[in-house]
Amino acid sequence: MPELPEVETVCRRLATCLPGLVLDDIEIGDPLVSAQSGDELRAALRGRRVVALRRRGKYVIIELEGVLLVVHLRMTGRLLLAPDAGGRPVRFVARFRPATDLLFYDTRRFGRVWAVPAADENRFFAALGPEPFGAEFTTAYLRGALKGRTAPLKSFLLDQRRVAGVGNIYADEALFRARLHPVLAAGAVGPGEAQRLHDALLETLQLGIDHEGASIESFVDPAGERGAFQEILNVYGRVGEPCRQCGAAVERIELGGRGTHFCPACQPLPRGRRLAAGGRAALARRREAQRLAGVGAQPRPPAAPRAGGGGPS
DNA sequence: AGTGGCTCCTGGCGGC
DNA sequence: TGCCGCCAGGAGCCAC
Repeated sequence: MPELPEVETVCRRLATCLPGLVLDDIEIGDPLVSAQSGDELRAALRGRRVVALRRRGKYVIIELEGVLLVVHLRMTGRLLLAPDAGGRPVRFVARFRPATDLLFYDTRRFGRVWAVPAADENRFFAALGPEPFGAEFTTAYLRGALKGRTAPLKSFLLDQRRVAGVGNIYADEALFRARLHPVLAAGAVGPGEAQRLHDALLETLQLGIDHEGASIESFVDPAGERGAFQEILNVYGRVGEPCRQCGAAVERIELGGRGTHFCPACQPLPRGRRLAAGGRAALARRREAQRLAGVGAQPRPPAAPRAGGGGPS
């Protein structure tokens, strides 16, 4: 899933070849990819020169003279500098002069593209929170944003209005690095913990960028290269595997409809901490699932009908 | 206003 | 072997 580090990787790769080229044509292969028609996109973009490549949150911004070609990869979107489609359906193609085609593939068809007048950039991104690496994203900002929130910490991190660019993988990894449990109520995070979370977010995202992203599903950069961050993940996608720090089995719960991975030993939930309502429910669901699966139960105790020990609740 | 559930979409996988 | 049903999840929408 392309998040900030993957999108940054895409932008850096495109920045080596697109600036200076002139957009010659746009072809829409899947109407779902844009609310704007092919004609509208062409009218807005054709004949304009690429000035720069930028990123805002998880959005790729191809900055042309006076207008932005904005792409969101969502789940499975891929921008490739490829000579041909290789048989896969192409959602859109941007053709540049001289002789450079940028192809957009997207298996699940969630990805979107927009032509945005440069003057409307702020309005277009108005709902996005600060950039993690921007001057605005300080520990003080994070403390203020967390204050009073009752949602789980994990859900808070996924909310693009609070901080832009964090997705499921980097949220789980940052919480592990900060040694914070994902079901803690966001507003219950103390000042020292907010500092840890702030630092952990930046370190985790930077590590992702350094490794050119995580190639978990289908992510590859525009040259078709895979990232390497998936090789050093601490918790994401490692359910049941030993924590790299302490050896405890990594656990998984579902929070806000998203798979959430954590180490129960490195990210403990001290008694008395305020949990998010959704977090409590998630932990209860996991306990129930474990009970049904017989996890933790000793190999079939003969006839002893549910002796109370460590029982439900 | 904040929270959380539902929806979109399809390849891949587990189960029967 | 083949088919069915479920799962993954970013972000927008909606109900409470």
